[in-house]
Amino acid sequence: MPRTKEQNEQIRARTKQLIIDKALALFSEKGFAATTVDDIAGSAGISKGLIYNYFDSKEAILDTLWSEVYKIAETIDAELKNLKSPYDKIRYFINFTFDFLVKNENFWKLYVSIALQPNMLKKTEHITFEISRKMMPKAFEIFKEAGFKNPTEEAYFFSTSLDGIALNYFFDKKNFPLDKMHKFLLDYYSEKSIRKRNRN
Amino acid sequence: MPRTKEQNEQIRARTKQLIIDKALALFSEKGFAATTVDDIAGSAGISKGLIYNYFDSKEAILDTLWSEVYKIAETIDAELKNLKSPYDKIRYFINFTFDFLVKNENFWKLYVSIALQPNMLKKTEHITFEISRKMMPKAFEIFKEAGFKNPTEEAYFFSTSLDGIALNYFFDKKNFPLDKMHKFLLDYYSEKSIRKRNRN
Amino acid sequence: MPRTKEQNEQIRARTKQLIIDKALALFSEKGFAATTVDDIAGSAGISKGLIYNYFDSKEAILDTLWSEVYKIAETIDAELKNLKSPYDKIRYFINFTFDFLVKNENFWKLYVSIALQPNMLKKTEHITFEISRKMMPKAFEIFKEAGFKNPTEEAYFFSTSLDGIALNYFFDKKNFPLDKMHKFLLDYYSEKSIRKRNRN
Amino acid sequence: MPRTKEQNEQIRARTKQLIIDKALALFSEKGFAATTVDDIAGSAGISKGLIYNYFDSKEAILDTLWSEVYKIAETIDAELKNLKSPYDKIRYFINFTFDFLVKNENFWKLYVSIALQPNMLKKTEHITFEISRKMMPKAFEIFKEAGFKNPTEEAYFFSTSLDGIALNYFFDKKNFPLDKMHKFLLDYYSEKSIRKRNRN
DNA sequence: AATGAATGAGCTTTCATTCAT
DNA sequence: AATGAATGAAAGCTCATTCAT
Repeated sequence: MPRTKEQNEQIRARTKQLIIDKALALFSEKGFAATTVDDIAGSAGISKGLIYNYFDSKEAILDTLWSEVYKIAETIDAELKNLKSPYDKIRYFINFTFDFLVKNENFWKLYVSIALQPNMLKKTEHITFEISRKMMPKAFEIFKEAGFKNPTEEAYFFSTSLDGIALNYFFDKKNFPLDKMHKFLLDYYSEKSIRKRNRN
Repeated sequence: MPRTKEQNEQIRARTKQLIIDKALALFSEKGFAATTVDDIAGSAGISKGLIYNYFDSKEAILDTLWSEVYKIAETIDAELKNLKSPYDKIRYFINFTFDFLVKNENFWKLYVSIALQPNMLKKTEHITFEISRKMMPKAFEIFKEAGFKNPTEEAYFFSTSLDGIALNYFFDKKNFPLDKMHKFLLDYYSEKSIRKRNRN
Repeated sequence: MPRTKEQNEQIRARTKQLIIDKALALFSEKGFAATTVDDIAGSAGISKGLIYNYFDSKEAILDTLWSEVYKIAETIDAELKNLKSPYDKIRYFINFTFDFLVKNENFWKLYVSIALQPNMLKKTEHITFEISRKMMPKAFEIFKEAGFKNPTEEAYFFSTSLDGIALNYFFDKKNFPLDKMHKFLLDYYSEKSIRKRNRN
Repeated sequence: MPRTKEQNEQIRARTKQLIIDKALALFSEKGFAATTVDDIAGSAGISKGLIYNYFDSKEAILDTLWSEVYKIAETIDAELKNLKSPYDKIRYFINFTFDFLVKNENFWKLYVSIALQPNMLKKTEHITFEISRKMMPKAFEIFKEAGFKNPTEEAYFFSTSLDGIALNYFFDKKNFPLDKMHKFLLDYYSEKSIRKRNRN
């Protein structure tokens, strides 16, 4: 008796996710071009051929991975809407970022390597620009509300600082003082500190 | 008439540099693994075989490229020694960084992609750590001299901010306000601003 | 309630025939090697696995298909025995051929492609030779009876003409004047025409 | 010292032709899909990789082979123009065909297998139709000049007979009486025979 | 009887490297 | 010093076949 439709769907969903997870880890660790389909199959404990049962090509796996970037950006966006105070929003963003770094190292690395080499992806290459074009104006608003004198530059400074922290953390995870920097930023962008700086 | 020894050496030096330049451009644009030796030869306008007259392997080109990172770090180091005031040193570093970004985009990208994928280079992989281990203590000193209360965190904040700016600039060169950020940082880390912030 | 033995046999017979029919269409259209088992399953609307419930291998389907060639040759043979006059026999053969072309395009194409690439089939490869070795002597007899001066050459001429017509018809079905050629041949090999030609 | 341009061109021309020749033999013997690039390389005594130095893909080899069909058709066409008498033209065509069969067996087989499976080639598939559309009207003219009553049918009969002979010859080269059929056709389509048949 | 997820051998293609010139 | 034809190992991908259900 053949498996039911539901059983097959479950198997397919599980196997597909397995491939995605392992591919993400490998792409971010070794780079897309240096990762072989054999690597992915080996890492997932399945045969090479099975991968092509789920994805048309190695690049199609990357595309799928990439499309999830959008979802993350949307997640942040949705959460920010629930917060009123600009200080809360800034704090939320800091906490989210530091949390994300630890939990999604692979994702972040992949994002950076693709954003730095946009010809890796053909159709979806513009997503990075779109994200920043969507997010930055909102950041300007928040920093304006928080009373900054140069909200644009301050928002960029805030955003690039977080990226720079991520970058340096992944350069040398063992030695980078991630927690200290987390506290430092929370303090630096606390309502009290911001108000004090802006008063002068 | 055969070439003189000097002529040959000149030709060799010129050709070698040509290969290095073109390889750097391609590695940073497409990534090391995705760049073929044919790409490099084609871009340099020479034959594929000639490359092996100068380098043992594709990886050897990367090694050579990579070894130049040291020189850059040393350049900065030497210059900093000539400056007395910590504020001058900070300003020099800011200016150097922004200048470097524009002139050495390829180098910076290559550095990041290798630093994020340390298994790409076997022997030289530790250079990134060494650099940061050399540089950061000096930075701590400078920020201490400049009167910061948390010199370690502030030095990291400074350093990561610059990296974050670089990252975002290369993500979207057309739209990123590089000059504004340059001015913003010069002002933010000016002696006057630093003193004011530290007074409180 | 389980199926009865008869029901099962019926189902098996029907499914097997379905596979054979679809396989024939695909083999003749795309060639044996270029047809995948997936193609056959998809075309038959059944699962890939089911095919292996009926045939040991893709090649086994081809073997089965091929074995039906014999039956066709035997059909003609049996019919010819019922006819007395050599002119009737020739006419029967012409009519049978033109009818067969239209109804069994796929079969004819498969026959030709296998006959031209004899190493495709291992065990059954000699069938083509056997058929022609069986049929041609009978044809010689018929053409001798019909009064041809060079019965061997005339029989070959007759036989190859029909094959040539088939070939050209399948090359370009839309433009080839199949009906005209049918009439032309019937007239050319009519008793009256044959007698007239042989009189001279 | 590197090879001169001429030397390289010679090497390339020779190797390319070698690949073409071996590929033609294999495609015609085993079919395009069943022939592997390894087969071709092995048969040509070169490495598999070298083939891709000359052709973009296996299909590109087929395309090249196929494009030579045109040249053959043009050769016949040019020669026919030099002949005046329709009987001479017919005789030339017969002789050319029989000669071609023996010398270009592989070409003929490939032509037939492609013409019967037009989806094998994508862009060039229509060549077969074009050739016959070009050639047949000329054949009608010739048979009209030669005094045939039904020149269209007779021209088709002539043309298909030659194709049928080719087909049967390749089905069973050892036993098919090629020379006898050659003589038979020369006699059947001699000026004397044609005139006699048309007189009645 | 029937399904389709899974396998693995083998295919097409790529590319770092070698070598004759 | 320089070329590019040639190699071969390894990559991406396909598909006949198996097998758990």
